[in-house]
Amino acid sequence: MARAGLTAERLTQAGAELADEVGFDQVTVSELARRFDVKVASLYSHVRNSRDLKARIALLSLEELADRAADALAGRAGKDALVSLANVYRDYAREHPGRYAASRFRLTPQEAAASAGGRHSQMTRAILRGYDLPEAEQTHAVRLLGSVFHGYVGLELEGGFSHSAPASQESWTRILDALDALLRNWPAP
Amino acid sequence: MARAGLTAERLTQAGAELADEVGFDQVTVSELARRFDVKVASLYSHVRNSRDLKARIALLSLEELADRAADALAGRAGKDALVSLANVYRDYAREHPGRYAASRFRLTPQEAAASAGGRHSQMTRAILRGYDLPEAEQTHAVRLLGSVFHGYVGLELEGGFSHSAPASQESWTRILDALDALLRNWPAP
DNA sequence: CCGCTTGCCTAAACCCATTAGGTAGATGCA
DNA sequence: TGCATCTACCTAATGGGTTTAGGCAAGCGG
Repeated sequence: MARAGLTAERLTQAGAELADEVGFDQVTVSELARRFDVKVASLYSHVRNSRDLKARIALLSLEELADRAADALAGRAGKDALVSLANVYRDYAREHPGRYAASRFRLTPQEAAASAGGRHSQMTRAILRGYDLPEAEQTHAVRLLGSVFHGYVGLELEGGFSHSAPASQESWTRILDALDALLRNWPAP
Repeated sequence: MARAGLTAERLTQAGAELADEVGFDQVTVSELARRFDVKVASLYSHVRNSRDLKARIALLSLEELADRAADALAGRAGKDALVSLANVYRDYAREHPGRYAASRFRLTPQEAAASAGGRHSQMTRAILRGYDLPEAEQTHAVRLLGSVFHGYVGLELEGGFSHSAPASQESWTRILDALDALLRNWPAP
């Protein structure tokens, strides 16, 4: 019996690929075992259970996404930064729908604290430096941006915009124009 | 053997309640059978399969949500209408998290066409009548509003805002203020 | 080169989904 | 009211996913 060389990392990586192929909630310990040509029970030495596997994939995706975002943001400010960050989320979701879905997996507070979640909100907040928002309004604006990004990407991924004119790309561009205008003209409390 | 009086409607209704209690993706044919004190196989005379059950719950939820929205919109315009509609979504999600999740279930194109989905976009579009947007921009604005509503509610439901100041309610209010301001000052293409 | 760790296995229990085919309670018609 | 029919619910069986307990051997450390 040759050893397959399983590790939690390889399982997580393969799980992420599987998610992109068949969808995040079709990611199954059994299917993963099949792909490694190994019996199901063997995975349980590396991963606590099915939920643990999914949480690992979620953490991986959040890291990848944060890395891409950091790259995209480097050297940019203002609307340029806003558009770049927004496109990171949208492009990632289109290239890696399973991983994107994973990034929306509900983590425990401990897992969330150890995740790249903090980097994400930091980066969104960084974008606001290019605009002139009162301190007290910044969190609201961060939450708005998060809502629009995840909301739009989610709807687009569910096929919400795919069968009606105008093309989704056009709305996306105009929505980012609008958000930029809004941040430049944020209403007084 | 007394008859339990199963119908697709009663199953759908009970499924919706179950969803609110245990979460939409924990809604299972087996659990439903248990609640009706009936064998699992019996449900298959009324519902095609598990997916069919979930789709029915989704359609039910979309209808309920559209009914509430229509109520809330009656006699309102402008910001008043915007805030009312937004609150319908948010309140529904908080009162009925399982049904809300169900309303995001991916329907087939046929199911979607027969759903209340159309009413929803009509109502969002109706809100824009209180603002002065060029025809060509309306769809973009509708998509933005949909993204913010579903994005915010989704993040809030996942607990994204629950453990950090300021309170979610405050952000929600400010975000609606901001959307109102944006719609009144929509940037030229 | 030998012993111990540990990586992968077999076996088994349990839950959910789904289908085929049976039985008895409800319904309709004379 | 009595009979035939229909159909609502049942039993039984299959197959897939999850998870745990306990075994054997591969390969590393001494």
